[in-house]
Amino acid sequence: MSLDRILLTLLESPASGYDLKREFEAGAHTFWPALPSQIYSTLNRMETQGLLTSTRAPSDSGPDRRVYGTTEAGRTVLDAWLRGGPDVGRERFAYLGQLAAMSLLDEPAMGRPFLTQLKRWFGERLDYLRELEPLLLEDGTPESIGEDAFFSWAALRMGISVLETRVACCDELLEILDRRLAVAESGALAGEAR
Amino acid sequence: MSLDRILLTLLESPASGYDLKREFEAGAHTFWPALPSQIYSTLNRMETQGLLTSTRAPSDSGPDRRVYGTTEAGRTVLDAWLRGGPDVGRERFAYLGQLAAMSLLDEPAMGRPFLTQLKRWFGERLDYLRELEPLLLEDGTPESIGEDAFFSWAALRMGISVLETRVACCDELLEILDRRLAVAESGALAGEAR
DNA sequence: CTCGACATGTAAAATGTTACATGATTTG
DNA sequence: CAAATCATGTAACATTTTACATGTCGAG
Repeated sequence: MSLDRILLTLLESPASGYDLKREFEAGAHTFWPALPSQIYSTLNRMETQGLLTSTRAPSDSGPDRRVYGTTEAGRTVLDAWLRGGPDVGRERFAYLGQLAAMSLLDEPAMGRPFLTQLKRWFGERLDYLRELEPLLLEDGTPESIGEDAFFSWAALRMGISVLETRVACCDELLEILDRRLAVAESGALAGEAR
Repeated sequence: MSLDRILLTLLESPASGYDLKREFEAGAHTFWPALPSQIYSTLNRMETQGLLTSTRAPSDSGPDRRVYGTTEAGRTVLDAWLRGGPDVGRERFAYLGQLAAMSLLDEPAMGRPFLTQLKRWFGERLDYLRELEPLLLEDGTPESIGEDAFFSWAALRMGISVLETRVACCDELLEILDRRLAVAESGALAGEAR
């Protein structure tokens, strides 16, 4: 459902499935991953639903492109989504389920590599989003840039802030875990020495 | 796929579909929402796949319960999930798509109620998770509590930290937006006065 | 002429959502 | 005895994932 809406936002200016696929790879995938096959089939469905229209256009390079644009009905659906309040409540975080269940392994120290890998993952996303920010601001400030860039920046900023927190949280948890492991270790040694 | 794994973690001790439904409502839904109908049908499928077994048991109150437990195969799958590194890369945040597209509305000030509602939503989740933390720690500290409670606490802590950041970020964005709107307003007035 | 990027899909399977259906037991 | 809670589902639909399939064009 939300992929429909996101495609509608990206189609404010006409684009082909391939363009949209690249837009997803370039940025949208950080908040809404979608594979090319899903993008193509969703565009197809949306056209039959009357939310989009398409025309075939010759490409500068390569085969013909199918270029999509929104219809009046599409704009109505998009408008309702944007005005309908935040679309929240379906966020899924499998890694939190894993983390919470880490104790089920017979090996207690397994939490260490898990948190380390998690931190690396968040760190990589963070580096990528940080590179995007200056491109959006273009020497301007959040106060002064244009309307459209401002809200894109706001979304990017929230993404960056949250990733910073996640990275920092991994560090804090690793420190606490290390102290716990050290205590367990010395306890085991004391037990052996007895 | 991940719902299977999460159910396996919760079934470390036997439980019925209804028990699991309550566990989801009580906490798990904050990182992995699932409706009762999906829980029941997933348990059913997992049993046919040999990941679970079930027995009918009389209830203290109400009709018979179907109580599930994991099999050897189930434990193998769970073990592989926990050891396989963080399950990341499919997180979806529809509200970031909405925020980034807010400028497509003809009404620029619409970002204000959106961010306000978003902040309220995050604030409510945050309050709820904060209430959970002392229950998990039970007078202990993260350094001293038992293995199983520690990892649950770690997941809860990351959830809390991130929500705190999201709430703070909404505030920051609202402030910047207000300054922008004030500037636009005075500009419009100056334009009218001319 | 081969490789990589361009460009578009289809089919099947798995997963998730929505709506509805049923009946037992406890509490007021 | 009515309402809430306990308890378990089914059916239809929508969405997402995985795997595969096809062909064009430009650069080296």
